[in-house]
Amino acid sequence: MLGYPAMNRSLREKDPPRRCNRDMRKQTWEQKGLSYAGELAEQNFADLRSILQWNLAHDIGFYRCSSTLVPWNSAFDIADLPNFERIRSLARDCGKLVKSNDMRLTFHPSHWCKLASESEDTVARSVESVTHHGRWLDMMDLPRSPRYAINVHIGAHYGDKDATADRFCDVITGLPARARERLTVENDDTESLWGVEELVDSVAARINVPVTFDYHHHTFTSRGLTYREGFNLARNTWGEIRPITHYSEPASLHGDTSARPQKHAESVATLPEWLRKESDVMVESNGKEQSVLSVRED
DNA sequence: TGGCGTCAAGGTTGC
DNA sequence: GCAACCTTGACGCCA
Repeated sequence: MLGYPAMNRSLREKDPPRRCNRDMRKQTWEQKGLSYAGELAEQNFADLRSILQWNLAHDIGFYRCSSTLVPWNSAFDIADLPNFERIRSLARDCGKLVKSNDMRLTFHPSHWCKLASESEDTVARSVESVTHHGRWLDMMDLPRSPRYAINVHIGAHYGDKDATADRFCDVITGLPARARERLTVENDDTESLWGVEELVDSVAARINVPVTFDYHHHTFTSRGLTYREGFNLARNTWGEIRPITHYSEPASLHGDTSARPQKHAESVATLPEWLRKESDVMVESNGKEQSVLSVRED
């Protein structure tokens, strides 16, 4: 399967626009509070259902939902929203669509989520973040499995990778099951951070968390492994579950010669056949769903 | 209504 | 030690 993240450009341009990433700023949260958060969440879940229906109609079985599905959820318990029952009903609709059509729905909490941080407060906020992502998947009645992944980065080294891996493993082990049993960890795109081999050795082998192989990120953290070798290492951490990989191409090879090498291109042109055959591929490009449709035609 | 400055959160790197 | 950067869209003020 091929998939895309967050925004569906076709539905975003409709009138009214369909999108599941309505958000609010701090000031608005402080002024309008729970009831407005509930309104946004309800609209987001309703539009998530529309996006999944659109995906189904276009034979796209894989989708990564925005983390602003429930804006400011770190500040309240979702069950306290005044329209919680309506939200839960919409969530169940979404889950039914996913399950009955063998689709795959995942999340990717933002780079603020630092589960291996040296700061207790930061860890607590990060734990809360992955936990409420797990709560949303529970509300959709989706199984607690990396098939419906909550994918994170370690995203830092704190000057001591061994100690960082220890903290990461400890925190993951102590997570509530709704997050722990869905968690996956992805290689970083910065040389000093975490490559596939390091994640396999320091995390997957110890606490059985699958490694998401990001093809483009591997360019920066390969540690001498080919793409194929990197993928093979990650694949073996997934057990019976079909692995998820991320694929994108650098903007610098698509004409944007001044772009930093990490930047994603608008589209993808040379998705390797072996990657597609052996994994479900999240296509990360600015073209979003259009990139999936066009790469599939090739 | 359109344009545009700004946005909760962490951490690394460059100057 | 401080500022820029990540990622990038979307919020929301203001003319």
